[in-house]
Amino acid sequence: MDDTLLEELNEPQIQAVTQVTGPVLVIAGAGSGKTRVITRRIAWLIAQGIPPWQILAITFTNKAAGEMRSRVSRTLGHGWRDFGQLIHDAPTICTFHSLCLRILKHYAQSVGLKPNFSILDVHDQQKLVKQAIEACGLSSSQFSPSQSHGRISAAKNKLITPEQFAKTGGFVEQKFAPVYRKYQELLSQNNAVDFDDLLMKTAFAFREHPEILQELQERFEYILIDEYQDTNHAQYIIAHALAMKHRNICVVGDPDQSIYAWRGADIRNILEFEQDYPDALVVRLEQNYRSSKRILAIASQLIEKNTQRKKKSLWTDKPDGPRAKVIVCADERDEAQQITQQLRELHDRHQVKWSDMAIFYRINAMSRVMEDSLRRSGIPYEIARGVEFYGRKEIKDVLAYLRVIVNPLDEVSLERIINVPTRGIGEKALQIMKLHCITEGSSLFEVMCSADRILGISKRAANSAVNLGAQFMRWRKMAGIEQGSDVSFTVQEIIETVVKESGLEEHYAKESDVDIEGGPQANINELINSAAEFDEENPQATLETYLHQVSLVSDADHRGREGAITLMTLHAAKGLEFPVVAMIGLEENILPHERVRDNPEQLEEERRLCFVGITRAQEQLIISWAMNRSSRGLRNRQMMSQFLREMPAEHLEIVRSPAIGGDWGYSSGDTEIESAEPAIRRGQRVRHPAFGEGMVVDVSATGQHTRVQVDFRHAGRKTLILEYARLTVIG
DNA sequence: AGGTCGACGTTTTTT
DNA sequence: ACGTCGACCT
Repeated sequence: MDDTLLEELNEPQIQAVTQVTGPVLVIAGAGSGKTRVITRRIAWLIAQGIPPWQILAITFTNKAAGEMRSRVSRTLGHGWRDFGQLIHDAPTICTFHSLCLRILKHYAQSVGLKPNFSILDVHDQQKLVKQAIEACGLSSSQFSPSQSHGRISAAKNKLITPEQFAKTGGFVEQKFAPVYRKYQELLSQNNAVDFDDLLMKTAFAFREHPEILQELQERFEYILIDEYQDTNHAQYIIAHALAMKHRNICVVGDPDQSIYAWRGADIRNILEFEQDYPDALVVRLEQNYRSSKRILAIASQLIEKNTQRKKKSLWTDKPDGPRAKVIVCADERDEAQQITQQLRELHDRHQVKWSDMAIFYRINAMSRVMEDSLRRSGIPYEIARGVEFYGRKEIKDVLAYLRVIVNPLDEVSLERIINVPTRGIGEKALQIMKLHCITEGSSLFEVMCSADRILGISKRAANSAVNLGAQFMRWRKMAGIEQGSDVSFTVQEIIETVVKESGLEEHYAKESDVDIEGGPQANINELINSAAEFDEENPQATLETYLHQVSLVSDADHRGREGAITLMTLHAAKGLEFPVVAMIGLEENILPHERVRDNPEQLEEERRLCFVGITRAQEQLIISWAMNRSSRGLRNRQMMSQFLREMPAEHLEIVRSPAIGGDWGYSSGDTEIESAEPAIRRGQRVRHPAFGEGMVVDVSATGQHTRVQVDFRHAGRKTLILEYARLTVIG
């Protein structure tokens, strides 16, 4: 027996690692060595003689899966390769989505899918939703595509079909159900699925094809699920269906770090695990190995304000550490400067490496000002998941070409690139071709290939279309999809050829004459590089595999550029740790976000988000908030976040930025932090001499005037200048 | 056909 | 401040 696997583990950790059979619930507090436990547990199972391929470990992100995979093989001295197929002899370590993808591909025929289906990204999904709305004769002003998409997504995560949606819902649902149905129809016409379909179709496959489920149940005797607090209903069903036979299911999570309820995560999954498995072994990991005593105290006191919570007390052996610095700033630019200055000092005077620091914010938009400041100051930084790499226009263009090569039925992609670069196939020609599709019952791709036989299309357009079709057929041969080529090309070679022959290369060369860093050309080159890496790691991979893999990765795994500060959203920060953490924008309506104002449950989620941020810090925590902040062009007065008020003052050191000056009407000597509170607040009821009674929806200061937006009970929503409008406060 | 310009509504967090 | 949409110009 290999005792080194239990080295440096505490008592509860050993329990979690060695309880091989039966259900296990591990409540893993922040920084309690969770990843170590999971890795060791997988290694332990294998050391017990369990065949690796019987082990299934599910993580929340691809990045986490990759890390875990390499840690496990390092622990065991193995060099497994995971080719993204269902069948291989390594343990399966992946996300729910990629597990479902593998399952759906493997059983494609029985499930009624062609294995070359496209996976649409959010943007394309919304485009299709919009089409569905229009096809149902509803105005897209009534149902915005993004909102509608959200509704559909939420339904899918709860495994609600369009039919059930119509049956169980109220008036709005009745009206909306056809859109959902139509959307599903469009997806299937495109031979495409969305993210949520991966889960839903898998869950339904288990229900409708017991033989599939049985096969998988027998295969995966040992199941482990990380970040269990963030699983949604579909994932819950999938996990428990798989585990039903052997009941060797180990789930790991922390209810205090549940931050994805907004996308369907159901915290009850973890809270009720013991009811699902009354014989479960429950292990609590409460010793924190990450943060100083002060940081832990701040986090603990904050999270205790949540009422919906299982009590848990984290403790640590670490030293007290310094107090957390709270910087009150004049505005967001000042804030960025203050943070930059603080971090530079840590770097220059205390030799802290840039890569040991991170800056967290609530919303992506807040990174801009911070970036500017860092850039001006010459500090290297890297944004984890900023504008998603695969979301960039030029990248999407290239991928759209590839998707059409693999899946000619993918009209979302075909429409995207049919005239990019412009080749004379305009709106009109496209409309005629689409009409033809309907009358002939054939696909746009087929129609395009024989566009010269359609009346009403200009010679030029028809020629281009036919040529493009022929071009695609050549590429399909090259990719080994169509018969005719006996040489096999790598994904990299295919992409390079397509970029050249499609004219995209020239197209983007024209748009920007120089190779700008982060410009279209540079990005395409980066894509080609990453494809080369993919080829190397997956020697026998096809273009189809490549596309599927790429669809599930939101970011071109920037594996933390060496020597750079990391910037990211609080959500992206989960699971990471840094010696120095700066959290910016601790203001009402930012953190907590304005959209959660009146919802106590969502407010608690925001508090957890704040908790997650704090607990990423090992030694030093810096927090800032700004008295003014501009958003959508308007300058708003900000109030300090209630969360800041909830933190223990004795562990905070409050600093006022010199930029505030003394002329803000607040005594500057105050150690207590005060907020710049306008006289009239959101949510306040007011009366107007002409408009009657209403509720203040928004207050913003621009220049000399304060604008208030008021929702009047009878007169509707009005924007007023506070100084002129004679508003009286009610109550 | 297609490109450009101005208006408009709109922005949380992610697989 | 960003992307989409419609109108107008090349």
